[in-house]
Amino acid sequence: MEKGLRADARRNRDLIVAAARELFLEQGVDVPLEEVARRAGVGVGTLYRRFPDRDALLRAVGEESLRRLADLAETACRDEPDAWHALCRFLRGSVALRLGVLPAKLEPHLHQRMRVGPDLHEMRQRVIAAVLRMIERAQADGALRTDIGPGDVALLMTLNVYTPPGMHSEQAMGRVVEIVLDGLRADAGSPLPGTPLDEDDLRHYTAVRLPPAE
Amino acid sequence: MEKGLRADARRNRDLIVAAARELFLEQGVDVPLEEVARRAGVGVGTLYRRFPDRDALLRAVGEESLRRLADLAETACRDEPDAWHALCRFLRGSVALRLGVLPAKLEPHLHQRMRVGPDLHEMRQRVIAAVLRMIERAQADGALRTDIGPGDVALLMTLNVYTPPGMHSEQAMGRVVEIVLDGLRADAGSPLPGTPLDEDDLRHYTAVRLPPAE
DNA sequence: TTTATGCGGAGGAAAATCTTCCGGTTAGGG
DNA sequence: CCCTAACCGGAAGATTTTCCTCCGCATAAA
Repeated sequence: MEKGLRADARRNRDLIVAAARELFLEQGVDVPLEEVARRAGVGVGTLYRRFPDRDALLRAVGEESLRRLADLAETACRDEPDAWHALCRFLRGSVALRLGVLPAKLEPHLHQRMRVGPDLHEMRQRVIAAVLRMIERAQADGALRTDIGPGDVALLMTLNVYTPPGMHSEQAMGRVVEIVLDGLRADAGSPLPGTPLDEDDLRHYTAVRLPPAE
Repeated sequence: MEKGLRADARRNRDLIVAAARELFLEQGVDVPLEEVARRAGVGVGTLYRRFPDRDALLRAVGEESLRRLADLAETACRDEPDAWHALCRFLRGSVALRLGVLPAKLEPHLHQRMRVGPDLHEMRQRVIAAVLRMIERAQADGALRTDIGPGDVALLMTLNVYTPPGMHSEQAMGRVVEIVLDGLRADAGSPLPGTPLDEDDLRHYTAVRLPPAE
């Protein structure tokens, strides 16, 4: 990505994005940019040079998250021969990404302010395609319950519970995810209320529409 | 609760707490208090008179949430003859309370700044007792999987997924909760990783310890 | 060695938020 | 019905937070 930067500049850019990602998760997207700079170990000047405003930074973090998710989906889909296991791996991984905390605040940016290239859209398509394939195969195998749609999976990707400090939260979340996976098995339970959520139900989800040029 | 207030004062107090609860959920606990006042339909002065600082308001909101939760737990436990159904009702209800968004920010207050009476502690006990009873009975009935502890249920109470605007989020959350409930059934699945979380694992959870008087 | 590119962070501008204060209003007892 | 203590609203000044530019120094790359 981002090319034509001197080596140190490139390194700092990545440090900043990583720090921002952490802080957005921990404290919300309103953290002072100075704090981001501090955590990244760079000066504010450096941050402002690379990211003219908060939105630019937000966008970078969003892109990175989505890319990670897309990679995860495709890797799981490709490397795991059994569709059900692929789905498990994907869901465990995406919950670990802690996507749930970001989009609530990212959303308005994605929709309104972001003038965004086709990259994001493409990554989104990659995720959808992979998830769809996993779902269909797993349902054909009789492993995944049939009243589940891609929209449901997308929802579950952002699964989140509050884990109090002091508790080993990764372990706790691990248990929760497994419970959910058990709830997704074909033999799991009574039919769900409503109808399976499909991609259209998530039209607005991390939606990347090119905003009308102003 | 709060007694000795003139009727209008009392009414305003409640309006403020309700507004604060909404806004804390929507925008985080850092919302300007002026905005809380506006939504409550009162002047800032009124808010400050009743709640000297943000912490006081936070505390009030926390108390109310916990009380609702306690009521829910006891009602479910009492009114529902079948333990499994009681648990379902409780979990559906507590997720609807959207507890998950609050405590992350409430926590430091509960721990460090809040000089809190025994009421909170007592309400917490009420929740624990009711949950414990539901769990034990449901497990004895062979309805609830046995590798689940009260701590797990407490975690699940705060269940949360990101629902994009435009989607009917209540319906979506409803599906998620049912999936989780299916995952909790005795016949659900493979054993969970780790050991059942008990109350001690949640010692810090909405923990109400009298802070050392300063 | 040279130089274009990048760095840090001090500090003034701007914005957001807090908190007080007081003239006017209202509930509710007598 | 009337009186008064209790309460209300919100303007305005104080304070804190956050932004973001600017420039002298450092360093990667050729």
